[in-house]
Amino acid sequence: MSADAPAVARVLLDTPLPQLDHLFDYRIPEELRRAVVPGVRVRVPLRMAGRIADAYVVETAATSEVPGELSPIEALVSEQPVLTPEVYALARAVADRAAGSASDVLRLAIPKRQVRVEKAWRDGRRPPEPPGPPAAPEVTGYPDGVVHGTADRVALDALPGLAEVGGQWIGAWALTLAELAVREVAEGRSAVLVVPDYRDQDQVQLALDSIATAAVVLRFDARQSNPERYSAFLSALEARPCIVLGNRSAVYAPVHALGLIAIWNDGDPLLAEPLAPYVHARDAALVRHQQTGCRLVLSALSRSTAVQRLAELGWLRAVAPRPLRAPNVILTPDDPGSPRIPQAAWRAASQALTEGPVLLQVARPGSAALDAMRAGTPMAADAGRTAHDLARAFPGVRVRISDGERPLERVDREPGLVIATRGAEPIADGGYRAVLLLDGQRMLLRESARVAEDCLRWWSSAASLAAAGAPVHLVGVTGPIALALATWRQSDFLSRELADRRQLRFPPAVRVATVTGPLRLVEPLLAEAEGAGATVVGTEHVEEGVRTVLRFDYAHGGAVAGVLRTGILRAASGRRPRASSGDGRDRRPAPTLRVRMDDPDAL
DNA sequence: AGCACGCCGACT
DNA sequence: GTCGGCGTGCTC
Repeated sequence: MSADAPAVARVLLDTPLPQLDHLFDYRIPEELRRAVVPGVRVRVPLRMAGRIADAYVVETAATSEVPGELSPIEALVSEQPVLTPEVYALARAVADRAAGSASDVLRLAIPKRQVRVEKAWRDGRRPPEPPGPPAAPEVTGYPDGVVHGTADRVALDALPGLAEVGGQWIGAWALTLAELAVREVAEGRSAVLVVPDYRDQDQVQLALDSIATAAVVLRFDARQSNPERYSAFLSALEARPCIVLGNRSAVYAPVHALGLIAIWNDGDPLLAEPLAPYVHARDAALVRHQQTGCRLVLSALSRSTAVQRLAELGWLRAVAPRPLRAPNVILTPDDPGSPRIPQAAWRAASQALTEGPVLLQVARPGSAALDAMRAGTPMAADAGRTAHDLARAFPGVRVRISDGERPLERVDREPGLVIATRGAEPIADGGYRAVLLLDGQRMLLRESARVAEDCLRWWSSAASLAAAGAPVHLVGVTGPIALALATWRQSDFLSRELADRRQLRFPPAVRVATVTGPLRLVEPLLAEAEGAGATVVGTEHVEEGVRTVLRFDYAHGGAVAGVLRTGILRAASGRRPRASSGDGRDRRPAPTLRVRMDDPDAL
């Protein structure tokens, strides 16, 4: 008998139903009392619903406050705890902030169980641990101790340019992230590095390969197989410091003794979670920082306006490289009525082509043009046209194309033209001898509230791939945004941009939420949201009924989220739409009320 | 979700 | 009288 073992388990059901998004008490049967500990997965009966549900044990207790007799836990899924108290608290707070369910957050945080992986792990078949702890490297490129000083929260202006590690060239920013992470492990704490995509991950990985040989490095990667992901997840749970390198969901990694979360390029849309409750990795990191006191580093060549806001508030401490070796940006006007590439840029490109590779950044093209170009029959459009023009102007020069569908990761030092769509620029060994940013005006025409911020980020990234001193021509763009790039003072522009948004009361100066559903459900909620401090910006008719945009100050975020959550609950358990379809078949009623906090497409 | 409970219309 | 429609509420 286990007289002292707790008899009650408080569990979080693994279901997206908002009505069930709270802890439920279950009796732990005698035979499970040793194995049911916080964090394990169990199966529990939901009697009213007449079914068995998956659940996570959040805590155990001797007694329950719930009136009546408790149902017993039906089965233990596994003895392996997978939900740490820290990650549960994070999921709860993140869900509350987003008016969503904790279990939706946990679906991002905890990978699917893999029985074979778990068995192998339990039987001791694990990857070997490095000897560790590593020595703490200096953080190169910044004043001594400034990045890794006492600062809790840093807006880190990234080092422009490239670095060579182990014979491979990577963005210098990636080495900085690796150095910060290894320093953390050297001090006995874990680091979580969050980057937008696998190309960024590969760069940080190369840096870690060269300096973190004595640290445990784990990848949390969308491209991993389920067993690989689960294996890395189990490894993160071990009681020793590690470095987790991954995509947006890595921000929830259950590492031991979290010391640092660093996010690279938080303006990249890939860090915005497309699944409910749609929480941006930056926001999740902010919550986790507040809960754990871990250090927070938000690094970019060109800040997001969200980070600019936090820096201006003094909530983030701005740190810049010193000495700054900014790219040599040359503002190059269009030649009126002449070809797409002005003379000055032509000359720079042709001269640079005697020395090495030259990068041409273009707007997102019709992929037909690129396919045709690859097949050797350039079309008169976009990248294809550029390639065609250049092929005529530079006979015999090799032309390579990199776009979102078929990106090149890197190119060698051999002379040649590299035409890349923004975001798909390969890294050139030693850096490009010249960079031409060609479609600036066109990129700025894109329909988006964040277009200027995005363009500055794209241009800064491409400019940063140039060799030291190599010319970077920004073609056909003028005004403050061009000046910001040329002086490499992006935050000057972002500060103006943020001021404009304050004036307009657009995000990130304020927060927004969208509420979508039948008018009868949305309308009463709006009055309550206004009572909580929100303002109705506008309402439009959509298929499901209406879609209303609300805005509110950060200080009212909690109250507004609470009100909207109440509305979701009311809608979920109250009157349901009778799905009367003509074919007589009973159809599932559609979700009745949808709330999305901080919807990037709200305005 | 999925199921029970409960309060009004047509019926062996 | 009661069978069963579906609107409403609950799930430890």
